[in-house]
Amino acid sequence: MPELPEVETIRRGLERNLVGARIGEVLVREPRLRRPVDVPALRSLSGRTVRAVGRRAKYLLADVGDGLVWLMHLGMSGRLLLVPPDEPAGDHEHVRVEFDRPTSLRYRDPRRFGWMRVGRAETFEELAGLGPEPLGEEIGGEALRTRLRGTRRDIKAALLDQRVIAGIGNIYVNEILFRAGVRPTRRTHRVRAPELERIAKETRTVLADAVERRGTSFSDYFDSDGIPGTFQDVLSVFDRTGLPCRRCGTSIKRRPQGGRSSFYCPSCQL
DNA sequence: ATATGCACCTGTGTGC
DNA sequence: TGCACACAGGTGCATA
Repeated sequence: MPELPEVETIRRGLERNLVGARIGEVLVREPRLRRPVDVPALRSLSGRTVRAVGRRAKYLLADVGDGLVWLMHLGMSGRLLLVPPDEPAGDHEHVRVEFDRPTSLRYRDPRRFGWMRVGRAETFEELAGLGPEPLGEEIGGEALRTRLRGTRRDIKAALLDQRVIAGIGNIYVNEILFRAGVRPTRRTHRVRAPELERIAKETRTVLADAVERRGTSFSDYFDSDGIPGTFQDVLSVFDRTGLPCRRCGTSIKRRPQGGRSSFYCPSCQL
């Protein structure tokens, strides 16, 4: 489900509500996530204090002191919700964490593609190969060109590759390529310098706009307060098959690409 | 190197 | 109403 803007929105909610909170009871109701939960390790969070809540790409990192970090990935359908402690457990609520304040963190994930673990940040090999943060160090067309040198695959596949640039998923890659005027199926080595420059620029603006709108809720994404985002209101192509392009009126097309759906405007994107 | 297919899961929407 | 099937904000692996 969540791409960078949704994860960032959740991060802000957790930061606002949990920094300084001491962790109480940790209850693992269903350890069989994509990667099985190490229950004793997770329970060892109890008694620690949340110092900070960070994000790297689509990963959340809660600093719990002494170099220990609670690392989470939400997969496709993972949700982190802050609710009153007496709130009954909902469907697919796999983990519950209490605090020394009247809020309770619930991890819900129907598909169980998400996972979480506790460890030292420098040992997280999941993070080792990640590309640059799109909203961090300025990624210009030149930087992007360097990172894409030598590859001949579709530009869409390249942008979804978290080693090239980290945090983009299927919604935003489609939106970025629409705004840049490049079809998802264009081979990377055929993307011209000015187009690459536009892709770099639109990557920043699309993701920044989406963070400002607190993510995209087209079916079941909500932030940690249970509030939907609003980026779905301004989507140009994603999930708009057959609808008129907002720029030129041409019918938006959908086609499978690499096992996932690509959406594009046949007139605006070359 | 890269493309494809599949696997991990459950829910939802569609068409018959 | 039931049923079959396609598809869903993500990885990761095995195979060609």
